[in-house]
Amino acid sequence: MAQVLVAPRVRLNRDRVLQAAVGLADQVGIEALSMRRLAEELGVVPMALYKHVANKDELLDGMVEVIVAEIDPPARDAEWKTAVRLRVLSARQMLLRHPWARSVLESRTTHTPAVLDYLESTIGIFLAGGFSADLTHHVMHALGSRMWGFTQELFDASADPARPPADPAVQAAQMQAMAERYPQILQISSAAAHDDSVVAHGCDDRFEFEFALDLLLDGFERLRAADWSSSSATRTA
Amino acid sequence: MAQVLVAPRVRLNRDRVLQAAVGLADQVGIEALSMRRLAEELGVVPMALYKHVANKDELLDGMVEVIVAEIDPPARDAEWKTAVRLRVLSARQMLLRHPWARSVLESRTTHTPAVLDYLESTIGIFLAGGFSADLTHHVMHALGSRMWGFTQELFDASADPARPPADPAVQAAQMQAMAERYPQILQISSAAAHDDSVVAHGCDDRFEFEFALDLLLDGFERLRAADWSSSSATRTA
DNA sequence: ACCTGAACACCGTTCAAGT
DNA sequence: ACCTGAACACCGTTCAAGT
Repeated sequence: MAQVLVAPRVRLNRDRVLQAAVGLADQVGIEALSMRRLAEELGVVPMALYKHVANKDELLDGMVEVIVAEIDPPARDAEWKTAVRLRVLSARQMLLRHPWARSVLESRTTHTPAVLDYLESTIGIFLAGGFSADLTHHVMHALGSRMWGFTQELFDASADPARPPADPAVQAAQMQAMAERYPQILQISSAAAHDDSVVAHGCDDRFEFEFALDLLLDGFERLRAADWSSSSATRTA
Repeated sequence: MAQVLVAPRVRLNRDRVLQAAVGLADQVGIEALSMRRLAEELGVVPMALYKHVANKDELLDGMVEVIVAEIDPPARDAEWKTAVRLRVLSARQMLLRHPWARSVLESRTTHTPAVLDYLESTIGIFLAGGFSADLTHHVMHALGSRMWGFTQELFDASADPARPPADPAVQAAQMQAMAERYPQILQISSAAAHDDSVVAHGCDDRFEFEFALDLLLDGFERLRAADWSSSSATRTA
């Protein structure tokens, strides 16, 4: 009689909170992830969360920790270029699993341990590959967000779902208006349809991503071969 | 007696709302920009704004319109490379005037006319410079957010103000801990101090930005010279 | 045509209290 | 040590009403 129908509620802890937050963001999107909703998901009152994360900002930092730890460690016994490439593409896989990760990574300014670990080991690939500390510094900057497997895309099909209006007549009229006002945009968007099906646009994205990544990696290689250094670089305005 | 002390309130219109929103965001930051606060700034009740913008999303789109229009038009009679470079650096100046612009540009998915105009004229530079539509497509993707004058930076000093703690002893201990846990991060961050003063770190940012930009532009030039096309490109996994 | 007032359904977070 | 309840100061936005 004393033990009623109340479930033997699993004790809350930081990890359970973070895992639940990641899962909830995966399901409902980052804008719908609120402290109140997360608490509800955990069958707990909102204030209970504050014993495990100081505030919402720390929750987001914790979520970043969780997902950054999902990125593969650097490949051992691989050439620097392959190693960086694999790493970045692994980060990209993680990002595809957590669509909200991009905006959260962009917004975070504090460097949590998992983030620092990721940077440290990526830097290690370059240094081990014969890059000077100087060049490695700039090369890391040049990679920028691409290191996390994303870049701000201008024609982001995936971010703009259900674009075409149902009515084909409206669609044709819209196309016509575009062709008149923005002929060059139309020209280049139709030019590179390396994938005919609308369905598999993920492949398209990947092609663009790797195009830019390889362009940068080739550039890095060239600078390294030329013993580039920032002091020898002439800054042309 | 009928005309009381009420100021002859200037009639609200869309442009006045957008200009005020941009100004307010410049002053107080984007996270403090709310419909309610903006209304207060304009001496009006919150609901009055909704006659001129449908909702907050449209307000943000409108703000993007305002600032994108501030970017210089393409330089006439300039080589493609110089023209792109100038354009991107002009976008960067705009971004420095409106620190909130970066996150808002990142979050927008709808393409408003001013944004399309910007894309159209930038594409025009490449096409006029002898780039194929195909290559222009990929090159625009590779530029990505750099086209707006920014990239996600990993060591973003400006986003992380007042980092060093006041106590020099604490600072030294922190440095020591970093050196042990993240030796390579420390190595590369000290390696490329091309500007000795802490004050002018804006120059540092500019150096990194131009380093990556020029690396890309040089890569574009090489592909163009080699008559690169997406169909001839072998996709190595 | 434009602005207002009151209300609704949300937020993150503090504080004092419960077990 | 951990969770709760009530409250505070905010949000964006709808709806019916005013001029």
